[in-house]
Amino acid sequence: MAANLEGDLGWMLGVVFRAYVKASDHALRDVPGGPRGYQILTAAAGEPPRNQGAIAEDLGIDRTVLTYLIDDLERLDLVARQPDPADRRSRLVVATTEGRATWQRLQDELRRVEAHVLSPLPAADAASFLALLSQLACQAQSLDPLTNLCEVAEQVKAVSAPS
Amino acid sequence: MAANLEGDLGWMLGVVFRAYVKASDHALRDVPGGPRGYQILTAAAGEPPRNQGAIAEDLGIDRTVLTYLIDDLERLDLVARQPDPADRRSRLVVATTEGRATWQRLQDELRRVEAHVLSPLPAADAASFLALLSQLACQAQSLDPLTNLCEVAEQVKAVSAPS
DNA sequence: TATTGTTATACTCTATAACTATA
DNA sequence: TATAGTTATAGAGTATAACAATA
Repeated sequence: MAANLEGDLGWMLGVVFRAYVKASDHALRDVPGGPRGYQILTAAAGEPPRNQGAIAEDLGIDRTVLTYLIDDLERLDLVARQPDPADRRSRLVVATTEGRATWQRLQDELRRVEAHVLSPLPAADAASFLALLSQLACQAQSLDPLTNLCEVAEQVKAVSAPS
Repeated sequence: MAANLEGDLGWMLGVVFRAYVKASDHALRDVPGGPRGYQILTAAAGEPPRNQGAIAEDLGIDRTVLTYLIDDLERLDLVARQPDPADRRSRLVVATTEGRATWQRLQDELRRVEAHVLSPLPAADAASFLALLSQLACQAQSLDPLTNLCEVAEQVKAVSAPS
C-alpha cells in the first residue's frame, strides 16, 4: 500500500488553507490579525450584533485572543464595543461607518482572491465545491459550539436580502 | 448588502480544518506534532524517499521546524535519516519497519476520521468534494513550491498501485 | 558562491489562570 | 454560583540568522 500524502484530507485542507491565507495577505495587509481581523469585521458588520463570546465561538478562537484583536480594530476605528442593554456584562461588537466601508472594500478584493484560489476548477465545479464546503462548515460549526451560526445566517439572508 | 461570515471561503476552510484537526486528535495522540507528524510519517513511508527540504515544502513548514519534528519521530524509532548517496549534504527520511506499521494503523483510523468529517454529505457528494479539493490542493502546491508533489504521486500511483 | 541541515535566538500566537463586573 | 470580559503569565509554535558540511 503506497503512502500518498496527496490523498490525505488534512494535508489537502492545509494546502488550500495556506494558499488562501497567502493569496489574501496583500488584500488584508492593513487589517490587524489578517483573515481573523476581517472575519471579526464581517461579524461586526452583520446583523444582529453579537457579543464577544459568540464571535469567538464563530471564529474558533479563545475569547482572550479576541480581546486583543478587537482592541486593535477599535484603535483603527473600524469597530466599537457597545453595551448590551439586555446584559450589562456583555458587549456587542458593531462596525463603525468606516468599518463598514472598509469591510465592503475588502470583501470585493477577497472575492477576487477566492476566485483566484478556485481558478483551477471550471466555474460549475467551483460552485459545487463552495456549496459542499459550506455544508461541511455549517455542520461542523453547529456540532461544536452551542450556537448555530449557519441557521442564523440563513434566517437573516431570507429576511433581509431579497434576491 | 449583508455581512455573512458563512459565505467566506477563509472562514469555511478554517472551520473544516479545525474540525478535522480536532477529530483526528485522539487518533494522533501518540504522534509528536499531531497531523504534521503523521504527514511526515506518510512522506517517509512513500516512494521515492525524499530529503528534508522537499518534505518541508510538501508540508508547507519551515525546514528548521522539520528538524525538530524529525528528531522526535526518530527518537520514537518511527523514521530514520539516511545519507543520500547522490548528495552528501542531503538526508533522506525513511520510515522504519515500526514506522510503517504505525503509519498503516494510523491511516486506518484517519480514514474513519475523514469519513466522520465528511459524514454530513451523501457519499457521492463526499467523493466529489474530495476530488475537487484534491485538484485545488495539487494546483496550489504546484504553483507555490518548485516541486510538484502531485505529479509524482500520480506517477507512483499509476505504476505501483494497480487498482 | 549556493545549498542542506542544524542550532540558537527571538518573535508571534495561543492557552491558563486570576481578576472585575455583572447575572 | 455562574458568566462576560479583561489582564498577566507562561507555553507552544514559528520565523530569523548564523553556522558547518558539502556541492
